[in-house]
Amino acid sequence: MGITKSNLFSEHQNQLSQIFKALGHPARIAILEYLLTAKSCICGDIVDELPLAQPTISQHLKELKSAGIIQGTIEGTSICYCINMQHLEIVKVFIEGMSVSKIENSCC
Amino acid sequence: MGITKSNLFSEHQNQLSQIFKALGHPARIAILEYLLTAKSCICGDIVDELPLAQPTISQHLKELKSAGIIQGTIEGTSICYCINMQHLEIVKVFIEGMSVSKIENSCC
DNA sequence: TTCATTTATCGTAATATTGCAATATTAAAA
DNA sequence: TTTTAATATTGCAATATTACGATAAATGAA
Repeated sequence: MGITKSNLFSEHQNQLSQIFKALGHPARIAILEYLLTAKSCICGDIVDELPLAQPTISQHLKELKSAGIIQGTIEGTSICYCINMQHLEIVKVFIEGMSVSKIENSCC
Repeated sequence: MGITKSNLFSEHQNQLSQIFKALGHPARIAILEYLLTAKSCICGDIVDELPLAQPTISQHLKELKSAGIIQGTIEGTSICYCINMQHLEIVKVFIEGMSVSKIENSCC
């Protein structure tokens, strides 16, 4: 099928998995790492930095954006992309919660 | 194409995105949540709990396993699946690192 | 051995993702 | 207005993912 039965799962499960899915590609990790370390957050700089064609980068940026992980602000002719850390809070809570639960509830 | 050019990215970027990818499905999040909260970690109980067919669950378990997120131990006739929190440390570090970097380096 | 139970695998249909060339859009500069 | 530069969109080919029925494999029980 290739179609995810998201109606069968909770809002939280869908929300969380959607963010994880957006993070599930090396190019998108590379984009985020670039945004974190570089002084610039201009789209063109990302295109120059990554070893993929411009339309491909644009598509990856779109996916990160639609998952709420980054946001773009128009800056003259170019666009400045920045990380929306607030939206990643749900992920942080999940991962940190796992560490705790795992200790409390480990059978193997 | 549908094929990821992983050779163009770093080991770290590939490793990280692979784990995120495995977490990018609501059923797999549901499985992990079940393993964290339930006393049981028996495969059959997961199948009973989730609204998907047994072969589908088996496939999702396989993906979590091959990403190193869970591990299975034979327990008589059934199999006990458990979370391998150690393998998720890389994700924890990444997410926590983002919070810090973002504060230090925010332009928007 | 035969049967029942549990989990994995195979095969396949439907759909999604990845990547890019070509092209469109947008807005500043000349 | 025309040109230039920066991004986005379209269209498409190649491949991957999701889901499940049918079936296999493994193991304990009768």
